[in-house]
Amino acid sequence: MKIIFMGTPRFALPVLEYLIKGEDELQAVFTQPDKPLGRKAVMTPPPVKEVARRNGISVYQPLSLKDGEAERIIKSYQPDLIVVAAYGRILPLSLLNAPKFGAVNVHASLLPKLRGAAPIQWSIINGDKTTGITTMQMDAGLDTGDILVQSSLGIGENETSAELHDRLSVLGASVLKETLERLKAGTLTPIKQDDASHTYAPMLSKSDSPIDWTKSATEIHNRVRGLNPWPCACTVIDDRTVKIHKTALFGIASDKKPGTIFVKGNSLLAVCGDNYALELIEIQPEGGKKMTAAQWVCGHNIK
RNA sequence: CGCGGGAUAGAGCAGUCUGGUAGCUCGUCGGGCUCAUAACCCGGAGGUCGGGGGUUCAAAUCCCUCUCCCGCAA
Repeated sequence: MKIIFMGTPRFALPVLEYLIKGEDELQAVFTQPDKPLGRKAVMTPPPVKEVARRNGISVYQPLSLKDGEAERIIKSYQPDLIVVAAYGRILPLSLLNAPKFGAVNVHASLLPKLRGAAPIQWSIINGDKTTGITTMQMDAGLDTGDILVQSSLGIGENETSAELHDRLSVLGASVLKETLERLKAGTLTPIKQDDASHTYAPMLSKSDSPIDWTKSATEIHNRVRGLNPWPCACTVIDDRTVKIHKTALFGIASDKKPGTIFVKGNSLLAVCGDNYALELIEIQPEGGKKMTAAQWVCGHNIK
C-alpha cells in the first residue's frame, strides 16, 4: 500500500519509524516548517523531518494546506492512504478524500474523550486512571472521525505527561500497525463516535502554569504531573517564580492558609485548599537549575 | 544586537552597593551522648571566589573582556 505520512513532534516518531520499516511503501512525509527555537532562536527542524531525511524520504513543509499546492503534490503520488500523527494542522476535505482509503489519524486518547491538541496532558490533569490510543477515519471535524482501532493504557498515580507521552507514542505505532493490517484484510468496522459524551483537550500554554492553591492536594498533584515537562506548574515563593516539577501527596492535614509553603524535617510542604499538604519534591527557582526541594531548603534557611 | 537572573567547598546559598582574615545550611570524616533516631553536642577535612586583563599597598568585591548555565518573550 502506498502511504503518505503527516506528523511533526516526537510523538509521531514511532509511527513514522514503523512506516519506514513496515511492508508498506512510504512515499513522502509532510511536516511543519522549521521553527526558531531557544534563546538564540536557532532554526530547528521538527523531529519527524530529521528522521525522514535520515532515511532518505522526501519531506514537504508547506506553510499552508489550502492553497492547492499540497493537494497537487499529494495527488501526484497517487497514495492509497494518508496517515496522520500529531501533524498540528487541520486537513482540508480535499486532501482527506484524495487517497483511495482516505486518511487515518493516530490520536492519544480514547475517543470521543479528549479531542484536541493535548490529550495526554489533560488525561493526567483530569486525574484519569486510564487513557489510550485511537485510530480513526478522519473527517472534516476535529478528531470526530469514525473509530477504527482502540487500545487502552493505565496511568500511574505519579506518572508525568513526559512518561505517559513516551508510552503512548509506542502504543500508537502498534495500534496503527493493527489498523493497517485489518484495513488491508478488510476486517475493520468503523464505529461512529458518541458525540454526546465527548470532551476536549485544548492546547496548553504558559498561562496554565500558576498553581491555584485553593484546589485540593490531589487536583494540584495531577496538574503538576500533567504540565510536566511543559508548560510546567509554577508558584511564587519569596517574590520569585519557582517551577514545580514534582510533587508527592503527603496525606497529612494542615490548618495553615492554602498556599503557605513550609519546611518540616527535610521536606518542603505546601498547603492546599482541602487543608492537606502537598510535598514539593523537585523545583526550579527563576534563573536557576532544577533541584530537589531538600537542596533548595539548604540555601533558604527557613524553619 | 529581544528582556532579565546567575557562576563562591561535594550540594544549595550569603558576602559584592560601602575593597581590608572565606562565611551559612546540608552532606562528608572523626569523636561524644542516647534504649533509640533524617535526633542532639563537639571537632576536622574540603575554595586558583567561572576564565583572561586592568585599577590599587590590597580585589570574591571596582573597570574592561571572554566562556558557560538558567528564567521570560518569540
